[in-house]
Amino acid sequence: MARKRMTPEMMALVAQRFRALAEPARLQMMQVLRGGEQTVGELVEATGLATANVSKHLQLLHGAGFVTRRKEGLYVYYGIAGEDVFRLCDIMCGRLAQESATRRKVLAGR
Amino acid sequence: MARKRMTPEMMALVAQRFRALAEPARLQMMQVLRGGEQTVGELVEATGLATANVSKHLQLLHGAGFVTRRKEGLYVYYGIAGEDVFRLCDIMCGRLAQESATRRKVLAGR
DNA sequence: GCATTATTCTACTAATTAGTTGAATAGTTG
DNA sequence: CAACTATTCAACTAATTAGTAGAATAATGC
Repeated sequence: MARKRMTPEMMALVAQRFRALAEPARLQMMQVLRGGEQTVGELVEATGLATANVSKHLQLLHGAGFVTRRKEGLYVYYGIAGEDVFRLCDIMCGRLAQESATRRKVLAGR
Repeated sequence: MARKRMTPEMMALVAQRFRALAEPARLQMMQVLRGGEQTVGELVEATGLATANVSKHLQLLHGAGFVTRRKEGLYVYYGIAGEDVFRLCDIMCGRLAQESATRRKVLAGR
């Protein structure tokens, strides 16, 4: 499954999703959200980013389906939509770790 | 593992890797490479992209560790570096499929 | 209604980068 | 070495988007 030819439209969508994660600020926010739902204001405080900026990143992440949105009175709570996001990050981290290990080996003379 | 706090530097690296996959042209090239090693010229033919453009994308992918590079005489062969790249794509595709299924359900009136 | 707080919207600037063109480099063959 | 082919480099243009500032909207309490 998902093994056969991908249509250009599908590929564009996949690329768009990867792009949503291709930003340190958004990864940082996702990491904060890993601790549980947060309001925009809490995310602002946790990340040190400007409010409007956080809001914009959240909309992008929500549009890409990576975060959930729940309005409660005056506050809007955002949360992680599906744990597989972290599988993505873990694979990337694994690749990086493997690379730096190889690099160390090379530097060590073989 | 890879569960604890990520440093900003680490996050920047991860973001950079995601960005390398955040381009339909590069995903297309990766898909072609799935069929086995290809020269730059073969990739140009397979994708319809301009030579210099393909070369540039390949350098970016190689810099991000997603493709291998092997020079043989006049030709340079590029290949996939590690199958886990496709796990990344499969997770993304899975998410997309799940979403469009949900969307269908919603449109169906519930 | 009015004041207050949380979030989003709009318009702008600055930075990044995909794609193109033409020149430069590296390897091959005669 | 000269002619040829494959790939890469350098410089440029156009498009995308992160970040910011200020106005606008939405919900709450007086």
